[in-house]
Amino acid sequence: MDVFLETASALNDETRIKLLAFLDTHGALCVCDLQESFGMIQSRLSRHLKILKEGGFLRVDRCGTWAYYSIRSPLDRFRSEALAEIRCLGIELPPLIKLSQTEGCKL
Amino acid sequence: MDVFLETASALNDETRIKLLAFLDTHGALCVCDLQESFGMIQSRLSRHLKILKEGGFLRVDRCGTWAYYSIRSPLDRFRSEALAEIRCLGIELPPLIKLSQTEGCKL
DNA sequence: ATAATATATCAAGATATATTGATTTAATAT
DNA sequence: ATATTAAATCAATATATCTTGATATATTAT
Repeated sequence: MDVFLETASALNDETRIKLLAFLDTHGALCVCDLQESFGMIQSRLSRHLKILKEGGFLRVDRCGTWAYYSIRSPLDRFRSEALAEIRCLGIELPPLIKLSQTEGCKL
Repeated sequence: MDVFLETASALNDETRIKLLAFLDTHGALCVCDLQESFGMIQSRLSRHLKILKEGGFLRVDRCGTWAYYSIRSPLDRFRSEALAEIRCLGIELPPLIKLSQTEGCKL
């Protein structure tokens, strides 16, 4: 019950839906990339990413200082249906501004 | 986007999850039945049922004064996956105390 | 070591959602 | 018409969630 609610409430926020769509489109990105692309401060994105991770949607690959977030694979049925539904929405996404590849760690 | 969020936020409440499981198990019930079974006041249940209806999970059949709520059929893929997930939770449900059949309208 | 960068966490205030009791609407019965 | 019952809505409060700026942790570079 709690686990399901964790997953369900992860879907209950516009920013998080957009983050899922963005990561689904662009693959693994770190917080600084999202920060630039979404124009949101780091702590806000970090918090939302944590909730998406706890909800079972994301995997995190640490690479030194960088944390790369991407859609977890394979997703279970409910989560992948949720993602499919999100794809169908055709959400308008901000342009990707990728800082992480210009310096330091390359995934 | 808004439609999806409406559906997602419908799932973001313990009472509503239980209501879905209860209606899934017992079929069409009206608010007074749920009120007795769940031991919650009518306005609270009415509000949750409205949210579940707006989220696309429920149908309502009016029969005079009574409003019978049941799981909408067919559910689309995301919603039926959500319901399948809820079934898997094996939520402990309160006993069904059905008032609506003892008087007035029979569905 | 110190400095710089990336990320995570915390505490506060702001915002949104849920609950309650009262009121309203609507159908039925007397 | 009046009374009764079922359900929906409203306004106030309680509770939960989000956002922000500050701080903490952790890795890398100098």
